[in-house]
Amino acid sequence: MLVEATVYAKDCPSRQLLDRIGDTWSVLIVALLADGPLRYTELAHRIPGISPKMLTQTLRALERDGLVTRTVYPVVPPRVDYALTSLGRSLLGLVGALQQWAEKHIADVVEARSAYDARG
Amino acid sequence: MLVEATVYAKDCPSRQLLDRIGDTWSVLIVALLADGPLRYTELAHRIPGISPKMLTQTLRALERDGLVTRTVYPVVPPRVDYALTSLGRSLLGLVGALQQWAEKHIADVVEARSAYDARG
DNA sequence: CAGTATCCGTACCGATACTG
DNA sequence: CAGTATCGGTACGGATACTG
Repeated sequence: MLVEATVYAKDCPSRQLLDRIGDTWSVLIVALLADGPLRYTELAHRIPGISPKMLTQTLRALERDGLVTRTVYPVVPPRVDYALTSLGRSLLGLVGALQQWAEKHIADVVEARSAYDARG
Repeated sequence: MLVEATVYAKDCPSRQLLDRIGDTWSVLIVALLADGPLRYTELAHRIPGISPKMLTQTLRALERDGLVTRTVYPVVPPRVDYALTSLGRSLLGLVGALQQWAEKHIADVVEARSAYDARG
């Protein structure tokens, strides 16, 4: 299969997409921005436990990938809005599919785990 | 302090699903098993660069989550088959959706990246 | 407010050698 | 064949202090 020549290579874009999707914070942020732009601290408050370092890092990565825009308003105090691009919005379907699968099957997974752990 | 009953809690099942999906090897293995069961070394050969450690570790995790079955045949030399469960097969739709998004939009992402890097 | 800078532990991961 | 065991690097992520 030719697929092997692509997905399995570390430098393949599709591989990097998987890494991005797999990144916890990225998916959460995209989901949070679904309803409209949010400011830095608004995001921080909605993602308990994220450090400023990771928030900035993730936002920069999303911006670099063209999924999110960063808009700086030259006011005091500073105001920076983050919003999904159309490319970013195109990811919402995928995120929704993920959520739906989770809602539908998570119970089975949890059950499978305890069964597995019970056996040792 | 309120405990978040959502995706944002580390111990939330949906969060762990994301971790699993995000895991490179997991998704690849599920995709490879789509066409039928494979043996340990068959998987190893189709995933260039994976170490026995990671292959075993990932397979065990998939088995624990009820996504994959591990069947040992008491023969010499040993034969072990890995196959998707129905729960595992239910993930194939998601994997397909991921592939489709990638095929459709990866070019945009790559372009966004070089534009971003060009600006600094 | 919206970040940067720094330090530091750890958990992951690859490589390798060995076994039933 | 199908793994297990062990070691070691490293990169990731958390906590914290500081800044324009």
